[in-house]
Amino acid sequence: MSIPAEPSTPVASDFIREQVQRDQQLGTYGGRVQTRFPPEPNGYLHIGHAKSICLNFGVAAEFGGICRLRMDDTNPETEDEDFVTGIEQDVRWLGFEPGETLYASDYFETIYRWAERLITEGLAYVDDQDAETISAQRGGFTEPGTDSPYRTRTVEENLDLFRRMRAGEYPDGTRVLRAKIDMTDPNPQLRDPVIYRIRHAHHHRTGDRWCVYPNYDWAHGQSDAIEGTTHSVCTLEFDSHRPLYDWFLERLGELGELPRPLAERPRQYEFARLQLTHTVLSKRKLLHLVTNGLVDGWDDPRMPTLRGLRRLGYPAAALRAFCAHIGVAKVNSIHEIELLESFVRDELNRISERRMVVLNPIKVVIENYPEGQVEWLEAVNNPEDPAAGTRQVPFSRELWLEAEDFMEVPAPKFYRLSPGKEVRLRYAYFIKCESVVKDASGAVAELRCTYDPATFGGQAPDGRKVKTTLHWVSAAHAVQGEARHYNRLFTEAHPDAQEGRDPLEFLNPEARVIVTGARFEPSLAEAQPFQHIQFERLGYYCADPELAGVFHRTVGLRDDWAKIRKRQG
RNA sequence: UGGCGGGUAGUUCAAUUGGCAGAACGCCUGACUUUGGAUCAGGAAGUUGCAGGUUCGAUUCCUGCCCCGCCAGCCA
Repeated sequence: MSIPAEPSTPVASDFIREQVQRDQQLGTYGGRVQTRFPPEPNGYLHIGHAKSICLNFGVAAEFGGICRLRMDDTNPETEDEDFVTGIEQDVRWLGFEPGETLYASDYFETIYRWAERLITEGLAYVDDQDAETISAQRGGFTEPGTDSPYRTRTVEENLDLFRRMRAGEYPDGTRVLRAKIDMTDPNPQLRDPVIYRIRHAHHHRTGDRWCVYPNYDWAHGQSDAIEGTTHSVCTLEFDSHRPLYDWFLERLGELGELPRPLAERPRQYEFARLQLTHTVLSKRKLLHLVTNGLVDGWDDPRMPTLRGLRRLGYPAAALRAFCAHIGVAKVNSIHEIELLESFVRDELNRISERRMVVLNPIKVVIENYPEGQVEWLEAVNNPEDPAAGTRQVPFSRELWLEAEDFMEVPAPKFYRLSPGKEVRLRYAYFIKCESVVKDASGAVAELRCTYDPATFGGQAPDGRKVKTTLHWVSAAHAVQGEARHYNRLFTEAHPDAQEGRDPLEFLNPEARVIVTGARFEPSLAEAQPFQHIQFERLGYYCADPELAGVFHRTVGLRDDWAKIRKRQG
């Protein structure tokens, strides 16, 4: 079972979808469409995988087919059950229903039997050489490979040796099974690739039943065929493996081993993986960040993992919309992270309730407002969604205002508060700054203001206008909290592409900035884990699922004033 | 170096049997506003990698060259 990515957003076509359409019209698979998402459970999913998930599940849904989640768990030394569970969660969070998870390891027996068949047919042999020797014999891009001295072993000897490999008679690395193809093929992938290696390792699902494990090339296409996959979609770097993928399935098909007619065998198609600026998207490098404590874990909001992005506050719908927008092609491309953010803003603008929070507070006393008086004002939860309703916000004589919203000597085009100037407080009144109280060091400590009772609700009966509306929090009612702000994980747009430099050199020490002492309006005390909230005039934030009173800034609002200020220098 | 895959506004993608090169983000300008930040409108932006060829007409077809990516794990 799978559900459409975004029924409302039209999905642009691409070369994969065109192929699927063509196959449906031609009746290649009797109209059947089946894809799969095949992660290796050796880490958590990142946004690059989201592109693949949206593609595979999306294509299946659009063409009335199915998409299966399959663990490519053929390398026991790096894989773990926790990652399986995490991957399942992440796929569901992204909005797709994978159904029962499939495992390549469930096919080990079948694949092993097929390997014996290859041997019987003279299409595979056991090689006793070590990895280094085999590698040296493989040749180079311009030099053909040379045959292994073991290439001409008899079928009987090969079969006996392979069965003993399985029986555990040999230590790791002493023998491998190789496909017998062509050591002179211009494509090194075809130069008798290793398809089984000996690993006396505990597998997270098959336990200690096996000590020989198939390699990717001798497991992936086979798993696809067993499951009935029609379109096996993978990334560009597997392009040179496609002849191998085809070779194996054609041989098995000719031998009558495949569950379906050879004409209906799966076909591999390659697309460009997703790359983003200012981050890294390789499991190896992400694992490094986690294991070396450079981030707090796989779900650290600085991480481009799905769990990290979720905690940061990225809605799954925004990820899906982004993936639909960037399309699928064979060009290697690095997307600007700003593009992703614009999709996040789009979605968050629709769904987030608004609240008032003062991050860097400065005290304001409304001199003519009665001491002890409190007015509960009605505030709109989401102007984009009337159904979100309203809430009550307390107003009183002493307030917190954003320090950045006041300038004693206003810069040009600064329309906020300054001595003698009048502004509107959102949902409340106009206030005017009468005087400034300074501390011993001369810093502004407090603003003395007056309010105009006639401007209740924010309108002046005499028709006078104010240029700006400020957010505020009643000091007596404020809840203290923490905001965590995030900047680019890497200062360099392309940390991976700096000649001779380690990407870690560009790790941004200010990727996370913790802002303490923020004052929240009281309703935020009831924020739910993962709740998306727009702090008015500041940005979109997300309530941490574990840490009470901690909000992650998902993304800031577009800030024209910041641009003006930048231009002013 | 051999093989394979690519090259279209700053960026990422489109362009339906060869028919006026479009969109989004970004950028600039403006409008509006009880979020200066929401929202809306407009604008700039291209020798379609280069050079030839076929054609009335080429991003599209052909040839050569240039540039980028991937491939020489018992990882996936």
